[in-house]
Amino acid sequence: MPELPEVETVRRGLERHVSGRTIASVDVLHPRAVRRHLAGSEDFAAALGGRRVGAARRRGKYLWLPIGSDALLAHLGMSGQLVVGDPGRAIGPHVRARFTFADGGPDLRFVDQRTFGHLCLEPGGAELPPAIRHIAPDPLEPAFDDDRFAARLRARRTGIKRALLDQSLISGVGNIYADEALWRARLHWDKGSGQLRRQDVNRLLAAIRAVFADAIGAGGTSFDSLYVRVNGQSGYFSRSLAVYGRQGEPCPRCGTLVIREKFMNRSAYSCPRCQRRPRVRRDLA
DNA sequence: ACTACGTCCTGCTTGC
DNA sequence: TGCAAGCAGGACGTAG
Repeated sequence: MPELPEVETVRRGLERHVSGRTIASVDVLHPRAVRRHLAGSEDFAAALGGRRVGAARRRGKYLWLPIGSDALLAHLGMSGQLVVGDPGRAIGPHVRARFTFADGGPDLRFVDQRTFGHLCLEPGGAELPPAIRHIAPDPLEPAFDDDRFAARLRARRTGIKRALLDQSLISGVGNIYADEALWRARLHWDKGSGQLRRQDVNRLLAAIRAVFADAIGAGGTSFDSLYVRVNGQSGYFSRSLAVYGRQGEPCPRCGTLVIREKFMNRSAYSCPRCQRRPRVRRDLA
């Protein structure tokens, strides 16, 4: 699933293969892909034709291509890919939008099986698209304020994993890297955010940044063909995951078997020895 | 402002 | 074998 490292990998691919080129035409093949562009598919396509793409940017799991003072904003959802390739190749069943370029070179395709992802044009959004102003900076940005994050996190009355998935508190963390960072920081996912000491927060932030850096270095995580790099190659980080998706396998640190627990109709993976369930119930803390 | 939950979507896996 | 239920889950709208 695309989280910050995967989106950053895609951003780098777009920077290399799309930035600086001029869009010739846009085809929206599924209207749901531009559902957040309220003016509709035709307006979306017409507004982008003939315009030059600037340097790709990213905040958290969102990425955007500046176009003049505007922005083409993208979110990959669960299964979205941005793929660059030979414009003559066959158009597969999950291609939701296609961009051709004035130079006649490789085209750009937004492919998304589960259609949770979307594209939209954000007028005046080159610097920061209005649609994502409510999202907090991600921990790899200079704008991220560790002190502010620590204060807001400790003021919350919820479990720490739930807080990490709240993009208005910290952006870029999803289910996979939340579990991996919590494992690295030796914190249980349901520990009360209000019970964290400042040194716990520091250790957690360091763990998030480290796992992000490792994953970006590996080109992102991929479990299947749903996520691929912008040039079609899969990432290689999945083999480095310590706990996510590995219930019943030994913890890489202590050998205890990794467990999977229900969490928000989803899953939380952890090592029951390295990450002790908090003694005090967080709702009583 | 904060917290929790249901919803959107498709394809693969599991269970009877 | 067939079919239904379960599962994956990011972000948003709504309710409290």
